[in-house]
Amino acid sequence: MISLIIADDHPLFRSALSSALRAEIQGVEIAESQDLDSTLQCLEKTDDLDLLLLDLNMPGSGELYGLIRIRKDFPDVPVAIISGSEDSAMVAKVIDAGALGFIPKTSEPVTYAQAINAILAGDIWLPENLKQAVESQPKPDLSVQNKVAELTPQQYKVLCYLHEGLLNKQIAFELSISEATVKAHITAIFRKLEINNRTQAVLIASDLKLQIGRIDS
Amino acid sequence: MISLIIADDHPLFRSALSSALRAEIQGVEIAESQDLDSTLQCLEKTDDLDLLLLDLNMPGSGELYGLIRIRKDFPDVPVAIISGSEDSAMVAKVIDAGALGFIPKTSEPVTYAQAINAILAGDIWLPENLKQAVESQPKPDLSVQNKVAELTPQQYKVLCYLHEGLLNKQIAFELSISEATVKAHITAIFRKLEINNRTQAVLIASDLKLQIGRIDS
DNA sequence: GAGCTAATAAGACTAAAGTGGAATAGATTC
DNA sequence: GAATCTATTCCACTTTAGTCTTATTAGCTC
Repeated sequence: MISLIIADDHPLFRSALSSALRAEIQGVEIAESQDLDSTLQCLEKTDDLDLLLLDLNMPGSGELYGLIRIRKDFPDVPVAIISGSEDSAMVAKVIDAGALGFIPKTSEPVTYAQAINAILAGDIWLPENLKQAVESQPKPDLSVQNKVAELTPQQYKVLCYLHEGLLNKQIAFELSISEATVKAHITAIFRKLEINNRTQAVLIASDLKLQIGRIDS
Repeated sequence: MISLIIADDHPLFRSALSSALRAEIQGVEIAESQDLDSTLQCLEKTDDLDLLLLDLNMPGSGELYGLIRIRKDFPDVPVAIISGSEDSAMVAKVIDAGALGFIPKTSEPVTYAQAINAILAGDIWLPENLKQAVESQPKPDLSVQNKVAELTPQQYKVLCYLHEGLLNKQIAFELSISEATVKAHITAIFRKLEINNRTQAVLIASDLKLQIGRIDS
């Protein structure tokens, strides 16, 4: 019996992938989640999970943040990324963040099955056309990811708005809190990321492509 | 008679490419330059240039800035990029900035000649393995590049230091000018880029990968 | 020489950013 | 139930950022 979770915010894609995998892989059991919170809940109540198939663009996820959080809270859970884009820099980052594979959403069902089997067998799976490109990417700084993982949800949101170029006053409006609170969060963010001004925070967020989960893709 | 300029800060590479091209292409005339300033000077005194082969990582160049400046001051000069990296996002940006080709430095001499001939014939030349990746890149905002091209050299340096996360005081120290002058430059930068705070400036610089020319590659 | 722009810089001012406590509420621990 | 911890909230205060004005110097154009 193989146990999977499909984490993706698109219901149609979830069910399509789910039934495709049931046809391709015998004796598979599939749970589904649609955002970062529900994925974390799902992970808590699931024992003996064999693989989490994680979309990068989920609400609350913000590209790498979702993976970083999951890797921090459930370091023993195997994770494979399913993604609509094929940015080689991002592929390199998710692999270094601990993902065991990167499967483009446009792949054929057979390819999904091959990738999943390879990962269950202990391999790291990448699409052929990206293997070379990923090798040539510079190694991301893992310590930065660990620091970002320490941020609280509210601090993460503030960091994302920083990344949008908003003023403290505007961030306060977006989150319906006072400007003083935004400042307090920002000071806390600086401490955790070991930096001392917002520009450096923006650069880190930019490098990790952090963003507040939207409803796209 | 075909007239070329090779702009690269690495003397060994220049001479190697120069002699390789002389062997591959008949009746070719090659000039050389080693940084952005000498390239601009070279362009001024050269008439009827057929192609400029431009390295992105030259002193004073800062990835895209060199190309942007050249496209602004010499819009009629055909430019092909030669680069050590093969970042598909950057390839898309240089093409949209008006480059007519992107030749990886690791290419064979025959490939260089093919690329140059294709460009001289009016084509846009890209390496086979990048064509598909470039297509899928989002279109960069051309207007931003035009705005950055309006910056003076000193303003450009200030923008680069902003991008490093430095305070005005620190930038003043680095450039040996007063903090008041730094502020004046920053205000001018905001006007030209049509933004209103330093975070947005950093994001633009980050997107264009602006940087003060180093002696690497 | 008149007019233009880039670069420099000072003073004075407004707005924004950032730091140090400190209070509250919820969860956990003992 | 008391103690502890953390996330969140906020005020008071200092520092930094950014604008406006004015002014000097140098180079370039016509």
